[in-house]
Amino acid sequence: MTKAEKTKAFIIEKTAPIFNKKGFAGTSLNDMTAATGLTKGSIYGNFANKDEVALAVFDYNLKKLTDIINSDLSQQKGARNKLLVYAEQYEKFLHPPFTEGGCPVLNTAVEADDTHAGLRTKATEAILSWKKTIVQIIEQGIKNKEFKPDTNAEQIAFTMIAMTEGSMMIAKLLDNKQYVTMVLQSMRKMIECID
Amino acid sequence: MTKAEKTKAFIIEKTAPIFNKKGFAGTSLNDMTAATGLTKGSIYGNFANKDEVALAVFDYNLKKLTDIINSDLSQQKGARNKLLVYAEQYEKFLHPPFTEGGCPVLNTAVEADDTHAGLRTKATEAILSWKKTIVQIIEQGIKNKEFKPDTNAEQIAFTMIAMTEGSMMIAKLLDNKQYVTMVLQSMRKMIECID
Amino acid sequence: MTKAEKTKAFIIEKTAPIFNKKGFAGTSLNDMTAATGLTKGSIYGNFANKDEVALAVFDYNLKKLTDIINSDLSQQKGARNKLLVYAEQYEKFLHPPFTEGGCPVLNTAVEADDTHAGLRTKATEAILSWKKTIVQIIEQGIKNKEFKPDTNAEQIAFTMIAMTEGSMMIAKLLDNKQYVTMVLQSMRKMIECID
Amino acid sequence: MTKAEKTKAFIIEKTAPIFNKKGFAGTSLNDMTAATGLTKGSIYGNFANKDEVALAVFDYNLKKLTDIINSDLSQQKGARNKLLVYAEQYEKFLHPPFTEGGCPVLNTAVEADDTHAGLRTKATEAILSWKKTIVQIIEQGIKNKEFKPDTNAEQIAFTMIAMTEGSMMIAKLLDNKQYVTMVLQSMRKMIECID
DNA sequence: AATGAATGAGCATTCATTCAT
DNA sequence: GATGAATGAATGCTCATTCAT
Repeated sequence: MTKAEKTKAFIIEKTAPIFNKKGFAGTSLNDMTAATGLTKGSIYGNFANKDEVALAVFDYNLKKLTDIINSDLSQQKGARNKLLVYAEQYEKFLHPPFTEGGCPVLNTAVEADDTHAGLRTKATEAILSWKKTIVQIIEQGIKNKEFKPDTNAEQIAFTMIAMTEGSMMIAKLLDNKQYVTMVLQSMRKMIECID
Repeated sequence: MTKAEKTKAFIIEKTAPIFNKKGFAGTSLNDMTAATGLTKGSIYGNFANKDEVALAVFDYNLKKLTDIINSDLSQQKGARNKLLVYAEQYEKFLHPPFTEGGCPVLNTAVEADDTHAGLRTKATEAILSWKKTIVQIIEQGIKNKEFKPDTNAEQIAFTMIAMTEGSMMIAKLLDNKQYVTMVLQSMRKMIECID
Repeated sequence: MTKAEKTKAFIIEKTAPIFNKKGFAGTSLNDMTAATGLTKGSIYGNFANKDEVALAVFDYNLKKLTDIINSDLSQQKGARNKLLVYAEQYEKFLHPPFTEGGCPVLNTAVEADDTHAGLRTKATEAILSWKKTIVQIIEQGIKNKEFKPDTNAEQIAFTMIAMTEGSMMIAKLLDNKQYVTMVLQSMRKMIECID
Repeated sequence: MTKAEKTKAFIIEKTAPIFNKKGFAGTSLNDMTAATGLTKGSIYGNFANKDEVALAVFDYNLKKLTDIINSDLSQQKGARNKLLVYAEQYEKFLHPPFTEGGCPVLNTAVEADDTHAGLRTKATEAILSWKKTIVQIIEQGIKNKEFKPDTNAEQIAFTMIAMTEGSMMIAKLLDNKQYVTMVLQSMRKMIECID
């Protein structure tokens, strides 16, 4: 890891919670120098502009989430159990170090959809990849006879994602993780009812 | 309605879609003068500052939603039918004039939770009121014997809200209202399964 | 004259010598606020950007030159005498208030030809208009039988302009107006030799 | 030629057209690294600062011109023929590789006269040396009885230089070398009329 | 009640330059 | 001798806000 790579990683790590809390438009270069202790020149020596930092931060935040999920998924056997990982998992993200600003996919999607094409694309890809993973689990479940062949995989996938993100918004807004727990309870019920 | 009241209403109406699309931080006074054709002085003559406009705009956007929902709710008999209004309703909000920026409650909640206390309070009240309405419908359903006494009203309410807002985010991001339809299908199923 | 028009005129007048001395790239917003005593905000309230000021300054500087020339031209009878005005005139432009940076057409042409399309266009138009005026005088002289019909008007015009601007450059560089005088002596001789 | 000398020469050669086109203020260190493929550190290892590069570039650009002129001068016999070299010569400078930004003496003189003492001195010396050469040719012509003893050598020299530089400015600005040709025609006529 | 004009702090970005490695 | 990485001042420009008229 070269010095430049270390500095880039350092900038990403230190500014990630700020972007996630204040959003892209709400995060200033001054916020970024304050968080890193670096000068503006140094940040621009390592990134072409604020956009590049924000895109790298999104990747970093997303990877943190997916690494944990993928690790947990790999420890489960069976499609239903794998789906249940999502219901178990998201509660974790409301504790430090994950509480800093809530779900980055949600935050980015909501801010960027009308204002920032690059971030919007990133958020879109994240959602579609997330959906794809769930759909593949369900299709595996169909092959395994865990689920009936006519199970609507996409509908379940988008419903799970909507429940997850919707409940994250509520919990963050009301500052009470119990609301996520409640909705995830419904998700578990839904998953268990797939036949 | 005095002249001042008319001008305030005019400012709110014209800037509402901008705030909803660009967010509070992303909307500038210049955007506001461009949208209204008024001068900055005129806007400051009618509102103390940008915050006051944004708060009024939130109320305006929210009222547009709730007026329609309440009207539809009043035309339904029975708790289950009333709950189904929410599943029918939200698809409408993806057509003009409601497409301009997606759900204001979601947008405001996500942007304001870490950055703007006033808007955060407004969004919180909107969510809690929404939840309260649903809970009351369910409690009425329990009284009416439509639903069992041990039905978890809050859980259902928050799940419906999460599904709604989560699917709005997805549909807006992917620019395809079909994704809302899919999730609302799940919501209908859930509502029909309450016993 | 509205307040805005006054302020615009004031900004133009105060920054004109700076643009003429330092050039477009060499003149900073700070130079402009220092020269006017106004804030950056005030300058941007009256002009869209630095380019707009520079373009207006060019027009202002050019008008100063052409007003005097046109006034002197109108007092002369005969084509030859009118042509001689150019030889008499340019010496004047080396005294205050005209010394501040030398000929704006020359300065702008040299800086802008590879770097600033807007200013380049202005300089081009100034040169072509200058040439056109001289050509028209010569054509009038041909009609009046002062000059022979086969006089090459364009060649004389461009030669006069080249002599003028070339000598301005030399005099400015060597800080000695005598060099303009010398070259204009040659110009007079050339004009007197037209038959 | 040491490695350091080679690198210096390389930097000069590659940045020369940029300085000539964009000027001193308009040329950035980034432009220079882009043109050379070297790092800023490398440029600063070979030159004390941007000024030193610009001064060396001026010498380089000037030498390119004078080498050709001197070579052509040495092939002519007689003062008049030598003077005519200047009228023949400058048309050449509008073709590649000389078109890149026009005459460096003119460009430098116009930019530097009010802003950069070092470059101004260089341009001054170039003009004075140019004039001196022409004056010497004319004085030789007087000795040779080609020209009358009272020929005003300095006036002719400055007129030739003014015509040359003025026409270069016009041709560059209007992007048409025909305008140089026209003015040089006048120069030839003037040279042929010296008696 | 509304406007035109101004303010000055703040914005993202680029500058020439330095220096440890 | 050259590089990679940093600096901090300066760049052009926009911000929300104020206030005399």
